[in-house]
Amino acid sequence: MSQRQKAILSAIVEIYSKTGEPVSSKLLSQQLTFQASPATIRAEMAWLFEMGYLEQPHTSAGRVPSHLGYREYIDSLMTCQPLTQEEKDEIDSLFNVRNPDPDRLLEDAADALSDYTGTAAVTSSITPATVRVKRVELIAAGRGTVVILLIATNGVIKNKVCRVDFVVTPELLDFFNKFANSRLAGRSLSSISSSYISSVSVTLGEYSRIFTDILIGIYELCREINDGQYFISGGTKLLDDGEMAKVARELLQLLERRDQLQSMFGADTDFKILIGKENAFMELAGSSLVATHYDIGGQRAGTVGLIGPVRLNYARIIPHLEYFAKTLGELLSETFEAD
Amino acid sequence: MSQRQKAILSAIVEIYSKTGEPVSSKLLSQQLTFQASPATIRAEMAWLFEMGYLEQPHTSAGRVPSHLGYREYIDSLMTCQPLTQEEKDEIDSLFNVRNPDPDRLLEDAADALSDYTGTAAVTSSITPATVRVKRVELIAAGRGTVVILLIATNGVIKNKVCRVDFVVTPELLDFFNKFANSRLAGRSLSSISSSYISSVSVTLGEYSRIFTDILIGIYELCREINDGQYFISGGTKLLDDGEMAKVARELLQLLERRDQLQSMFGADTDFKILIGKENAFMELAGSSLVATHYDIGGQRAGTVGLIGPVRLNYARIIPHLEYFAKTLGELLSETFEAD
DNA sequence: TATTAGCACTCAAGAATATAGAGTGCCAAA
DNA sequence: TTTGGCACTCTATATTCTTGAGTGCTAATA
Repeated sequence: MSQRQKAILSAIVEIYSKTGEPVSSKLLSQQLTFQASPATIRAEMAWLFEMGYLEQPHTSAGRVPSHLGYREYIDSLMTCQPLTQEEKDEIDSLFNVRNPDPDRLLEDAADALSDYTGTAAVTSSITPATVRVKRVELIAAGRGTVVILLIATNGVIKNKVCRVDFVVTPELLDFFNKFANSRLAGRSLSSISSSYISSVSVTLGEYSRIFTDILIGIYELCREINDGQYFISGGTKLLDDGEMAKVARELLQLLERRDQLQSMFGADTDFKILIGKENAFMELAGSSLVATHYDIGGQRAGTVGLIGPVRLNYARIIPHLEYFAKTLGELLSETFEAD
Repeated sequence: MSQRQKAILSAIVEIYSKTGEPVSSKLLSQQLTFQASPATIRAEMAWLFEMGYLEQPHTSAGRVPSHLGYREYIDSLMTCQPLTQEEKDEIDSLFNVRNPDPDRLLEDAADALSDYTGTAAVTSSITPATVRVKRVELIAAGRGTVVILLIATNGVIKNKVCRVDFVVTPELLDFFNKFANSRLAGRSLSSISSSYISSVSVTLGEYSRIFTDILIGIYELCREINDGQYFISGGTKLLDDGEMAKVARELLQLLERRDQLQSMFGADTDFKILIGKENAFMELAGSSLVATHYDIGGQRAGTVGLIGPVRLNYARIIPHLEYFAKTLGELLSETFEAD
């Protein structure tokens, strides 16, 4: 591909991403940095079309980048402008540093990312297999109610209310706390299966019955932490784009399904850009997915991604998303350095 | 309004709610339980039109109930069929009784309600002014991290992670726990203002500095509990109805704003049905809002509601919503009876 | 007096046709 | 190799025509 062809393809992608309209040779001739008549550009466009980089909605319309054209643009043509200090500061200020609750931080991050990019944003946490139970704590909450607090080694903390049918005394709680920690502390979350819980329960002997519900509660907490979480924000922004609005219903309903998110946003690659039909899901055929991951203490800890129309401003979005993920990871690392 | 006119208006509302198409005199003549020719029905429809109960999309179309017609139907004409035992059982089974976490229960309830009715559902919790702090508990989570656990008298329990810059020792935690509970336990959530927190902080003397962040965390927890929560489910179902889909964008974006929800779903009346323009929000002009509240221990504790097209099946939805709210209230009462 | 058949009238929705203009492809000249 | 010129194509929009569903009115009927 000649230098001029590259420039033309780039320009078509960028103009189309901005306007959403097919790009004509006349418009290109005006906007390109170098001189070339529409006829010349048409010849080049004809070649790009031959090669599959362009599509024509119909004969008498301008040209639109094909998915292959976008792929080429993203892989070799575009130059991501690095963020200015101002933009970095803006992203930094989006995080409320005063509030290091990881759940809320992720949720806020999704909101911020969506606001910032104007499209739907997804953030998630992944729990690596190495995460273990750090501590279990039972706290009296009422006459027949206890709170189970589970602290995991990756800093995630969750509580669950559990109703019990015995009178909650400090002695009983203390007994159970000691017992539970001796059996559970240090174990990896994924190893705490329901059968393991049963086996632990048996060793409680006469206490087994009254503590069963609590053990089940602990099991559920482990599962919840282990499964990670997904936060979606700005899904309705997909309705703003006329082209997207047509398929937004299916897409939004897809985003409501956790298992789908898991396969969409799995942290399998460093930086993922899936354009249109490259996606595994039919519903995403007209959309792009851009995702990366953030790390906590060098370990992959979650994903940060966007879903939007294929005609996203990748050159702008990619460095933003990268910086966003980096900042998020640093913030979380800072809050939860390994003990 | 004659008996026959009532029957005709009812039939128009019900047929239109089902089909979404204007209802013609011919169709009515076939579907009505009594004998009447299309011409006769037309005469009656003309009268109902005069009175404002019906509208015509255009001259040569059938008739559609006006908002006034719906109002009349809901207020005086419809007969809500009481739920069958089966339906009750179905609703009962929707709640996972094993899991009495009130947050999750409300969230699940929103999902279930949305699935059950096929439209967008909102559940919320209201914190009455009488709710007080039952207990505050500080738990060590890491070298420099503590978990604040706040238990409110209405059974709501929330935790927050807080990073501190002192070495967390059991003695310090014990000291602070005693201190915090002596100052905060028994106080109403709404009375714990940031100025009150400051005044408490001052009395800590030399410890004031290191515990400031924790006190702020407690303050934030109080605010969060006091503000209540909203859960929205099935918003995308609004896109399923062709008529609604046009305005769904505005509507969904409205539902993302907490303050708007508050004024929409305030627990001001026992049972609220707002049709179209009766709503305070422009965005809701083409939609209906149906809401009621649930009680915990006789006290209004939250709202349960639906948003959908005006042509909802009110006769079916209203008893379901009522039973739903009743069940939810009972379940929560059971779990959190006052100590 | 209430009901109904009959019929002219209206109007939206869809099909068919006409028009305009944006953009291309190709060719011949520069 | 580039470019102006020009015929050609095809969409989008406007216009007209046609159809049929549904009404409103009236006069006959029970």
